[in-house]
Amino acid sequence: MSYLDELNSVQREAVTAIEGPVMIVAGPGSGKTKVLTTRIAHLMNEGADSFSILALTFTNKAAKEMKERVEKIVGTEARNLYIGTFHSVFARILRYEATKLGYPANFTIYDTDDAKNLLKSIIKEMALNDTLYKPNIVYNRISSAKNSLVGPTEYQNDYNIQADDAESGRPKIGLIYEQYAKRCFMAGAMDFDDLLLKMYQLLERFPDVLHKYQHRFKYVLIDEFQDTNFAQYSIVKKLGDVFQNICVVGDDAQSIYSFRGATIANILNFEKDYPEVRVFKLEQNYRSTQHIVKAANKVIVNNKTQITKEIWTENNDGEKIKLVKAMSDNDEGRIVCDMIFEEKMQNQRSNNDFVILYRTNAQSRAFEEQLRRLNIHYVIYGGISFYQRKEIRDVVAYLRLTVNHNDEEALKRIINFPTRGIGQTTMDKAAVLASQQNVSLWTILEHVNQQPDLSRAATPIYDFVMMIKSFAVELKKQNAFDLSTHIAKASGILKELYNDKTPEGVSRYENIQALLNGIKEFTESEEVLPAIDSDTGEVLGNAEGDRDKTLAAYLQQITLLTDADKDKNDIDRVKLMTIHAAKGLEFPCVFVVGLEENLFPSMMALDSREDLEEERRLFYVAITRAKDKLTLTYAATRYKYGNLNYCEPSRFIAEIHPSNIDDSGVPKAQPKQPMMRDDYFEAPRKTIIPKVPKTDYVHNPSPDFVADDTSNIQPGMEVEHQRFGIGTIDKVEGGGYDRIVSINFQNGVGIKKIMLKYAKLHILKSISNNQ
DNA sequence: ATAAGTCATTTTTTT
DNA sequence: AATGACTTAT
Repeated sequence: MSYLDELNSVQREAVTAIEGPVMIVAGPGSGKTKVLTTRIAHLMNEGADSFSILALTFTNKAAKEMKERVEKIVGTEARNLYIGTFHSVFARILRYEATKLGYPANFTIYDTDDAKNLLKSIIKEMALNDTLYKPNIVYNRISSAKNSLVGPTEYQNDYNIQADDAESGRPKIGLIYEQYAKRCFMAGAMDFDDLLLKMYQLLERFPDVLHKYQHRFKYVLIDEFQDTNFAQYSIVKKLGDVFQNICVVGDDAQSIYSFRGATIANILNFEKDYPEVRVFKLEQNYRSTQHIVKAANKVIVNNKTQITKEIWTENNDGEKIKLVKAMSDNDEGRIVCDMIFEEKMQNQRSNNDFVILYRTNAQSRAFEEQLRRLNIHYVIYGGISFYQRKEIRDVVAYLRLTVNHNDEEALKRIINFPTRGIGQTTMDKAAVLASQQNVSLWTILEHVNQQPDLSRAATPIYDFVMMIKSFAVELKKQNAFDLSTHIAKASGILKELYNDKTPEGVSRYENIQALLNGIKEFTESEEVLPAIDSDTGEVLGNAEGDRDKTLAAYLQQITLLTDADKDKNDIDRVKLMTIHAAKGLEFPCVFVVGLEENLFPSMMALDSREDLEEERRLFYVAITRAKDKLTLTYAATRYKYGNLNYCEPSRFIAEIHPSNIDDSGVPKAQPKQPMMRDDYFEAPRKTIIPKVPKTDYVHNPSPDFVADDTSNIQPGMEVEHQRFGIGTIDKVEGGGYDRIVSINFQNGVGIKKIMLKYAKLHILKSISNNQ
């Protein structure tokens, strides 16, 4: 068995111990994924049926990678493995079993935005103080309750929880939770946490269902076990109860999701729950240089809560860790991107070798600007995902409502988009009626003729209902792609956007085309998890059509996708992402930026030792991503909400032993003094007009803003623009108010496209232009 | 009912 | 600095 030859002795033991509970504690860079994938391959080689293996991960990306690597060893048989995220696998199972819990099979999955919107409505309807009951806070309370398997009733009966809520001045959260659960149920919707909670309830209340899946999945593997919460662990424990072939892989030192309910206790308890567990510790690091490995150990040792473990490596010393102090966030961006440029030149690196890691998504901007200046291609992971764009959400809402008429959030989103004369007043009335009669909003609209209160908007409502119903009829006749295309056209969305010739409008139109292409791909993909026979629990075979490619299945899947899941590795680009998103990845050159107190560690994490330790683990994860070149940067000043703040360097820097750090390249400390906002842009010489809307995203567009003289604007002219100072017009496209100018800004901002309709440019002079 | 204009809030990470 | 909620005018 050649695949075993590639492993060291501990790894091989961990792979071949296939019966009984196993815990693998795997330090960073210790070949964790290799062990997991080889283990799966080995299971199959030893005769395990591919349908009987369940592997759970946290991200779709990890699941995909695992599947691909197993496929490399065992071939296409790997496609029948149940490898997926907790959420997607449970969503899939619930799709077949939800009717037992009273949910439709086509249930909607509410994402965080949907959930918060619903909470907002509920808080408003209950006439609660909305400065106290913020959707965010309430959502987090409910979420952590669900992650601990606490339902609305238990929530209201739990002494400790009630005491906490009373103390924070929010005693009504229990009632909101109850109402929220009811509304979700009535809408046939589950939120992310429900996928876990309902899955658990399913296994608990229906012994036959439990029996079915317990015998179906003989081998259960959990990746990133340190990130499981109580609900996830409880489900896994139930599923694996018959065969006890549970293999968990994790590293307590890399637990960074406690805000989502993850608890290291699961790792610590595993040995208690399974006394006969075999534990393997993978401590040899194959990824990083000595300096990096030693620094990582030095940092993590400051945590009290941990399984003692020290990673070591046989690799070379390598370069020391570079520490850089910048004057401001913009300066930091410039220094980092210059270093990338230099490194590329000197050592023939490709863009793919670099990653810039930060604590919060908002930090990416300075780096983007500078990378653009140097013409280095880059890609940002995370942030606003494709599926969160307005136009995509609009189309998806139509699809969701077609599949599940009771989906309240989808309904509210599109009932008047494109505008059809059904305004807020009408919808408020309908909401009151729905709650009075204890039915869904859709039911009210469906019987609009029996509702005298809604008579004014009765006709448009009737038309809308008929349209959605006509879509639903097509569900059985057309495939997901054809139907979606039909809906996008018939709903009027495509038309609305097609008429919008602004650059934004064009890109929205293209996004919708991309969404439709995605649906087409889905209907042709082999990646979809195999279907399960809901009677027997048998996984259906390979035959075409056995994979669930209905529109409903697609919708349930995309809600669980994030931007990070898209494969962006094909193009040679520098990557920018949060540290959370970087878990499991490795790069030759890593920049960890924004190392300032209150930013990293976050000021939110300075209240308790536990929180601070989690930030430290986050730092540990960040530095152990690096193979051979690691750079840490921090800024002396940073802008927030437009205000300049002074910063202290992060305590984590001080925790690294000086022998691992090279701070020779640090610019000399400057006296603290405020800097100009636009360090690299010439300040405007005079104010032109008081307000200029942002140019690449129109907040409140006003046709009143026009250029001094649009007809005169032509290439070669120098103009002044409020925020970016001075630049020359490079290109002019289109005619009339819809003309777009490309402006080459000096001092390194690069090219910016501005639509004349929305921007006012002041012409300074015309540089000689012979054309 | 809609569009434009004014005001107030913003404090992390993600399935 | 940027965005969503609220107000006013049509």
